Amino acid sequence: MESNDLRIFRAVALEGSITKAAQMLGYVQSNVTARIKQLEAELKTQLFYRKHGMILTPTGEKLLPYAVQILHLLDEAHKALNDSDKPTGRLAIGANHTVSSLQLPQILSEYHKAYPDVDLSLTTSSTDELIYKILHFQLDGAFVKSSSFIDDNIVEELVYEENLVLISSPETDDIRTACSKPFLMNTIGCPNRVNLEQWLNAEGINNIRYMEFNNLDFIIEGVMADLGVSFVPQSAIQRYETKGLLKSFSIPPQYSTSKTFFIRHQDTLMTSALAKFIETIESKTPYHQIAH
Amino acid sequence: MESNDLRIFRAVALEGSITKAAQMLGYVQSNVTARIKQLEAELKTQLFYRKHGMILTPTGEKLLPYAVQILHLLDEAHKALNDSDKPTGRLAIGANHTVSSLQLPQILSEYHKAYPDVDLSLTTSSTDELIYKILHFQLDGAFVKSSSFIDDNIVEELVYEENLVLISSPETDDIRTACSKPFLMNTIGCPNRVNLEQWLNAEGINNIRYMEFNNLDFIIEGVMADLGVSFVPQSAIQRYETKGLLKSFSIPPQYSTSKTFFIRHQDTLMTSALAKFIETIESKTPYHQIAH
DNA sequence: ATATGCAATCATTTTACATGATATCTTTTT
DNA sequence: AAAAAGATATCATGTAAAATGATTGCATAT
Repeated sequence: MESNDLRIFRAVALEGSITKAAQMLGYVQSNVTARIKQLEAELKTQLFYRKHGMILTPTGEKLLPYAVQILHLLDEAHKALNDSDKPTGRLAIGANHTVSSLQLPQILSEYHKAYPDVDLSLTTSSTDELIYKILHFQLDGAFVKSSSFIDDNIVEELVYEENLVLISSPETDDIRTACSKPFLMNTIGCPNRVNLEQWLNAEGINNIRYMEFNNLDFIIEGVMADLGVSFVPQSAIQRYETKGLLKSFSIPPQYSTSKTFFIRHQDTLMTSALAKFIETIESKTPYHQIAH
Repeated sequence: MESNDLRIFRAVALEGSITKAAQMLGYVQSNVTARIKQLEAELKTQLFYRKHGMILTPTGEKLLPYAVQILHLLDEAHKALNDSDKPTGRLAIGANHTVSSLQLPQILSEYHKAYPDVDLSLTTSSTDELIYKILHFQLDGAFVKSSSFIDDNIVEELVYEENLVLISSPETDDIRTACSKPFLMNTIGCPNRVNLEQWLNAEGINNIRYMEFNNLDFIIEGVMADLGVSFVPQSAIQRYETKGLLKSFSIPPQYSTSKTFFIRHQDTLMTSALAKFIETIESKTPYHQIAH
C-alpha cells in the first residue's frame, strides 16, 4: 500500500465513481479500475460495492480517514520544505568563550525577535571543538576570534573588529609600571592573550604573572580594585574610564586589533534561517567581507 | 514524493549510511543513492550532507518527522483493516416500526455490551425504504416482518416467530362479538393487519372499523378500557390475561403467525462486526434458517 | 426496448525502478 | 606517503509495474 494507491482510493471514494476519479486525477479509467482492484487484492478485502458507481464498504470507510490524513501530511511536508521564505527549523550556532559575552547576546536576541519560529541553539566551546563540529555539520556556523583555519572547507567572514587596550587602576603612571602587575586574563588559548604576549615580547617585557578569570566583569572589577591589569576591548571599559575609575593605554594596532569571524562549512545548506542570521550579523556590524 | 521515497529516506537518515540503509531495505546501494538524489531533485533541496556517510541537513531534519509519522500511519491503516477478528467500525441496522419495540432493544443492548467498539446505528422506517437502503448499501441489514421480496439481491433469515391473538375486554363473549368493535391497529402496511384482514375475509366478516395507534402499550390499554379490540403478539399480553384484565381468542396459524426476518444484501461485506451481530441474533432466538 | 452511463478486461506501450559493474572520494592503516 | 578500506556517485542494462486505448458487459434510465 503506497501513497499513490491511497490518492486514487480517496478520489474514487469521494467521487463515488471511477470515471470521475480518473478525470480528476488525469488518468484513464481502466488504470483507476486496475489500481483499486490491486489495492483490494493487496489488502485482501473489498473496499467498494459496485452498484453502477462505487460505494464504500464498511472496511473502505475504515480506510478513508487514514488515506485522508496520510495525503494531508504528504502535502504538509512538501509545503514545510518548500516554504523556504519563512525561516523555520533549528539553527545551531557555536561561539568561542571569548566572543559569547559581548555582541552575541544582542545578535541572538534581535534574530529571535525577528524569526521566532527558528529554534536557536548556542554551543560555547573551544575554537578547535567548534571547527570539528562545523566540519562534521553539527553546527551551522560559529563565532571565533582567530582566523586562517587551514581547512579549505571552512569559509570565514569578518563580522567585528575591536580595539583592545591595556587597562590599569587610575593611579598607574605608565605602561611599563602597569605591566609589572599581574595580568587578569582568560585561560590559555584565548587569542587576546596571544596578541598580548607577542607585544610584551617585542617590548622585551618578561616575567609576566597571570591571574585567570573567565568573566569580563570580574576582570574589570579586579582592575579597578588595583588587583592587577588587563587587556580588554576598548568599548567594554569606556564608561569606566570617563568616570575616572580606571586608566587605559593603547598599544600598536597589529597587536591591539581583535577580529571576530563567523565561520561555517563551505557546503552548509543555505537555509533561509541561516541566510537571515547572516543578514542579522551584517546589519549589526559595519564590517563585513568574505575571506578565504 | 511517494511513501516509498520516504521509507528509503527514513532508513538513510536513521542509519546515517546509504550502504546500511540499502542492506536493511533489501536494495542494492546504487538504487538507494538514486532514490535519494531523485527525492532531493523533486523537492529542490538538499537533504543530506555527504561526508563519508550521510548527515541530515536542517531541511532533512524538517522532513524526517513527517516521514516517520506518515510511515507509521500506513502501518496503522494496514493493521486496522487486517485486524478483522476484533469487530470495529460502523454497523448500520434498520428496523420496521413493527419490530423495533420488542426484541430489538435487547439484541442491540447485548451486542453493544459484547462489542463496544462498534458504532451501532438504528434507522426505523417503512419496509420499502429499508429495502431501498439495503439495495443501495446504506444499511448493513434490517429487521422486517413480511417475507419474499422479489429482489434476488436480498437474502433473508428468519429470526423470530410470534403467535398473534385477537384480544378484547374480559366481558366479551365470543370472537364474532369482538369483531364488531373497532380494531385498534397500526397504520396501513403493517403486516399484522394484512394477516388479520385475510382471516376476517375468510370468515365473511366485513364492515370493519379501525382506530390507528402506533404504540403497542396504548393499544393494550385501549382494549382493557373496552375502547375496541386488537390483534397483537401473545407474549405481549400474557401477563394481563392471567390477571383477568383482558381476554384473548386464537385464530388459525396461517393467519396468526407473525415472522420477523433479518434481511441484507447478498453482496454485503461480511465484516466481523456484522458476523457477530448475526451470531447475537441467532443466540437470542430459537429459530433460524436461511431462506431464498 | 433501446440508449446511456459506468466498470471490467486485455493487449500494448511507456515509465520508473532495480541491478551490477565501475569510478571517485574520504578516512584509516601500514 | 602510500596503500587499503569504506563510502557514495555514475552509467548501461534489465525488469516489473503503471498507464493507455479499444472493447466488452452490466445496470439504470427513458
